[in-house]
Amino acid sequence: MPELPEVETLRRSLERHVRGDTIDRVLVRSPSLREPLRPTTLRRHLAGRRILKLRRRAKYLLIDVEGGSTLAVHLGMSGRLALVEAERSRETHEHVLFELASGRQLRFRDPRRFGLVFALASADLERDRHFAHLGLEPLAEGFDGESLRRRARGRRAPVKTFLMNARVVVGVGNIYASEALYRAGIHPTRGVDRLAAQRWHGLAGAVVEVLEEAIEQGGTTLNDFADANGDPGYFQVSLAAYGREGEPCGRCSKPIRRTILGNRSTYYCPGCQR
DNA sequence: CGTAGACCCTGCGCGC
DNA sequence: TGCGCGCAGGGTCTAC
Repeated sequence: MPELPEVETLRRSLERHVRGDTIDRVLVRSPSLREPLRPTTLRRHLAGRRILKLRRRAKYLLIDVEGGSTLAVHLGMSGRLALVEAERSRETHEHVLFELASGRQLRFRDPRRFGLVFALASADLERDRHFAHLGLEPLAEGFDGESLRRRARGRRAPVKTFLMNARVVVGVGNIYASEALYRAGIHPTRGVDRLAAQRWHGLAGAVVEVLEEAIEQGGTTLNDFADANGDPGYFQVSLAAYGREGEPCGRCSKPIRRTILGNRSTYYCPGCQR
């Protein structure tokens, strides 16, 4: 699923269509996600409330409703949100359905069930355990090489593992960690204690670039919710390293390699990443 | 404290 | 055609 660019694209696309609509009912079909769904809590916060605004924090989509409550959705690996007419036939793995006053439903579907759907008081968000320990937002003010380098102090982890640690920086998943390191010319296994200040700047810049370009591509290539199927789908972005094992590097022509780091596939160029 | 590894769950594509 | 295997873009928990 979805890394940050996909969640951000989802937010922008969905907001246009649901802002001002009201959540009439919350239907929980199967409560077992990564954390059990809590139907009564969802209803208490959401039922009868008008949708005010959609936000994003890390990879969480946040839907603010009237009365000071927020619906939080994390898509995990395989989660999707679809906006469909209420009559549309149900699909497998549709765990939660939000009935809107407009006659449409917002449906959360997640075959692998690594996702999360919960509601809370908006004012408690920053203190909530899901958000309290999150690190830097890479697309916000204050994210740069220096802030990354400071957080690396005293650590020796491979730089890719470090980048994917949500307590350090959020939203950089397995694909964009490989992509950013490729772009910055940094070898994924390099220890964070062996990166000069200059290279931290290059890395931070690369992270911002790959995320922003992906959001831009998502915005142009993705079907909007206005289409017949109501599902924004996942989008294909042009990736330089990820998934390209054996293909020639675009810069130096050496074959891209795949290795495993922290249980995750990692792609890099042995020629131009040091 | 930081790090490595197992684990959660279902579906898909591949080779045999 | 059917089966077993490896793999998948999320995060958390445990042992060291």
